[in-house]
Amino acid sequence: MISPISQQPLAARVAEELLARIRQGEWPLGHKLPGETTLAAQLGVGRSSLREAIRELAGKGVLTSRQGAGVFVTALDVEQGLEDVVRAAEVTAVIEARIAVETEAAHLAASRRTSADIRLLRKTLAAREAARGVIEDYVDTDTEFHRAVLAAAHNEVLSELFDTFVPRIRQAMIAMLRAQPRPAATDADGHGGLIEAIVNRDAELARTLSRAHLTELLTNFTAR
Amino acid sequence: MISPISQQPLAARVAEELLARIRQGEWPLGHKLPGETTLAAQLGVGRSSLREAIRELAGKGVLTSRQGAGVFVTALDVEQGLEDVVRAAEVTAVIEARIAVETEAAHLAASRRTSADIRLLRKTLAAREAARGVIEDYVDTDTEFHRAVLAAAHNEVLSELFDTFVPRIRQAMIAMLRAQPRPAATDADGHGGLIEAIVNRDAELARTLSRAHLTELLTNFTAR
DNA sequence: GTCACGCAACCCCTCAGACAAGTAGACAGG
DNA sequence: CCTGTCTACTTGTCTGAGGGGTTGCGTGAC
Repeated sequence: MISPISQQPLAARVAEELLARIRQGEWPLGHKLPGETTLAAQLGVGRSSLREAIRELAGKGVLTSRQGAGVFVTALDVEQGLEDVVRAAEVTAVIEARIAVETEAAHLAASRRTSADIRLLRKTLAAREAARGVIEDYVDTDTEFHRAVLAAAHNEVLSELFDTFVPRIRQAMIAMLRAQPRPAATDADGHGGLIEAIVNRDAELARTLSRAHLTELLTNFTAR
Repeated sequence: MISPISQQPLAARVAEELLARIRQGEWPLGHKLPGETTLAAQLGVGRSSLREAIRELAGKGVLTSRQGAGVFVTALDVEQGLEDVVRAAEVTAVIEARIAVETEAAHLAASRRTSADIRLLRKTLAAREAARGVIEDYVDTDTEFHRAVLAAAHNEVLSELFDTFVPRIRQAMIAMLRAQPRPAATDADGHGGLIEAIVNRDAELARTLSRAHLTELLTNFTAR
């Protein structure tokens, strides 16, 4: 039975209840659920609410309904997905993951970068310098520079990881800079040095510089 | 207007139509959709069908509805997920990403490991040695050992990344070992050394050993 | 005995209407 | 300027009805 106290929509609670029962094994994979009228009565809700709950789970790929046949279990669990984990994780944990990805990318970029990659790196770094006034623009252009490093590494998996991390970190960075606007004078040098290391194909130096920069970023979050 | 030909449930077609309009930019991120009655009339469908379509997109995280306020766009697109990228990527690209994640994890594990982590590391390494006969078991127990390293790092984002990479690499590793069964006598030493480095809280050594082992793995794939 | 056909029960799909519950902006009063 | 109330609008939920598809059983022919 569904709890009558209405904190979140009934359909959403019914969806959770169904998912819990599916996980529990009440309806195995490929099995058919009871009919709408039966199940709605059993749960003590209207058919509409049950149907909406089924639709919600269908959107997640757990259930599939076939007219005339019934509703069937097509997946035992919702793929939680990396994005949900990232969203729920601490900012520091995400930054640590970003350090892992980006230092390795800098390493690879040093040996794989093309002249086009170099052009993009210099261009995005210049944009970053130009946007030093507005915090949001500064964060976004900085992100573009780092994305250019990832692009120079020519590894789509690493690039995809970076793009997954960015949204979670962006808000936190903006908030941090707003609360404590650091001069970050050495920042530009660090970035410029990273470009030079990549240009000179010095993989070890690129990795070291990248790590140094990001570790400093992490320190700003752990310090508070 | 929704096409009247009924090949697929109306609610599903409405969901597609809404998603197409969202992608097209008709309702920007964070914007409110028209009221249900208005939108249903505009699309030429009943309010129930529209609501089920909204629920389907809500299940995918694209829309969020708040009673009394309206329905809002919370994502511009359905996340295709890292899994698809990993599945389509070259094995070498995935291994490179794994190197990034795992070397950093070894680094973190050296400073964060608990005694329980150490126990799990030794236990999984022993299981790995015991399973040296059967290729599949060997690969799986090896995976468990590396997963234990990730667990010792105490970073859920990195752990999630590892679990995402494993399925793609597993098949490739089994195929490789079947084709070219290497003695891998030095392998065990490398893993044992990694455990010792983690036990001794030697972060730099742990990273170095982890990198050496995985780079050798990568070489086996790039060599052919 | 076996197979094909038809039918009936069951199921999901869609619509319409009504009322409840919540939100947010307008507005008057302090 | 702030605050509380009120109202129009929005989503949430239920009910009843009819349409159309699927499945499986029973029947009859071979």
